[in-house]
Amino acid sequence: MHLTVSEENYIKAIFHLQEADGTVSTNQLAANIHTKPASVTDMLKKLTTKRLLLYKPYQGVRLSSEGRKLALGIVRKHRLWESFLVDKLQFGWDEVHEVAEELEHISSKKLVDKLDQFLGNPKFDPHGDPIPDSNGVMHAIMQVNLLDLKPHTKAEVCSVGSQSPELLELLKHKQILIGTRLEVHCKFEFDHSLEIQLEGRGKINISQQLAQALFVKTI
Amino acid sequence: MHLTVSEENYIKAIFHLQEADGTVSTNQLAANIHTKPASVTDMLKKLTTKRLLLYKPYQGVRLSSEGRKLALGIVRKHRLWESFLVDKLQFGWDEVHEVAEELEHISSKKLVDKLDQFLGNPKFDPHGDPIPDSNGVMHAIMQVNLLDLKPHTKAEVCSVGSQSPELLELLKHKQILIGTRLEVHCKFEFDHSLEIQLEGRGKINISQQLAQALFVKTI
DNA sequence: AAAAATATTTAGATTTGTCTAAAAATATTT
DNA sequence: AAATATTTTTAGACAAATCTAAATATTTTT
Repeated sequence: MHLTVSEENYIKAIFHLQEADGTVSTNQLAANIHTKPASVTDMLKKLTTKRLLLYKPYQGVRLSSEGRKLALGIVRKHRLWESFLVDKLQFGWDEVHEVAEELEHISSKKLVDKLDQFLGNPKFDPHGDPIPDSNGVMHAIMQVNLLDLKPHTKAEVCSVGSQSPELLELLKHKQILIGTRLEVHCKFEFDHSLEIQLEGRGKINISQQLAQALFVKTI
Repeated sequence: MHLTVSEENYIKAIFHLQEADGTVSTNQLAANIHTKPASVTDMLKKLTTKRLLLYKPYQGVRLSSEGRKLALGIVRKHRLWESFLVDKLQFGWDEVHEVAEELEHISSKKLVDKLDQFLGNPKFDPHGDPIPDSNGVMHAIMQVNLLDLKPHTKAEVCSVGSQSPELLELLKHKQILIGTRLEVHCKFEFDHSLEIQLEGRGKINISQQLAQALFVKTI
């Protein structure tokens, strides 16, 4: 099954949006892909005839099992390329997303599997997101939102909730990255902010908005 | 100046075809790019308005200096990716061309320069072709066709005249690759075949067609 | 230097992915 | 439950890159 770059972008967007909602609306997709709802409808019809989507007009859409398989392949490529850029080419983890958006559409299966091997079959990308294996199996980890962490639990940052430059700028400034270890000291009811202790460093304050964007695993 | 994949393919094809002829005809391009002459004419007009070509209807076409600069950028990417595939991912040198045709269209300048550095700034790709540097400077080497080599001269294979699978199959069978050292023993007038000695191995026969496809530098 | 052959361009159609504007379906408010 | 607002789809248009068929240039042959 050969897909165009545009078709792949729709499949990928639906995959990510349905993680949250189960089913995805036309407007949601249009906003995500920076296109108009009318264009989305056209593409949904096309991908449905290719049996990649389950789509009822006016009722939203989700991936068929075939569509999901393709989406996992694209996500795999995206995350492997991000790992390559950071681990081998010394890119900063906040500057790889755009380039990986291009590289994920390179079609050679052999290339992807050799790249995977070259990188040592990594299980997580530089943002802490899991990398599907060549069969499309993706190992989830027990991760919890920093906001939901109980005080006095030790944890390690393992993923971020978005790739927005604003978020990444703030994390860089606070020197928080994937793997950073911390412990929640106390939580404030007033503004839902946290005081946390960074391992080997001092105490800092984390706003509600920032805590919401950080996922950690307990250690 | 942003180009589509299709535009880049035209620019690259003209670059390679004009190496030989100086100027390139519509039919030549159509054959090379697997498209029809009418489509070529349209694209030539478009690229001319973008000031990348010097084109007079019915008179053939060549690259402007701006076009040449872009072509060198594409060739650079192609050859760096081929080097990556062979040196780092253990691809065979005969199976990288198609994948590199895709990778050469990835646009990030930073990616290319970091890749170059990661590979140790190689000067030649796995086929022995020179890799332009980031300023578009391409270092040629003194290379001569195997057919023109005088008997009893020692030489080293440094490039092949085509990437056809048939040629690559034959070279694989004879275990000739870039870097293989040899010495011409004698030449036969009848069929223009050669008898050569491979360094560290026995004597073999090379047909006129094969010799024509091999370029060597004397050592 | 005509005639014939070949090469190139023009004209008009097609496909893909997008758009705007208007119509239809669904959801929300009063 | 009517009226209003929102969401989604349909209809028709457009740009990019291609095609076929026909017209026009150029080159080669006689």
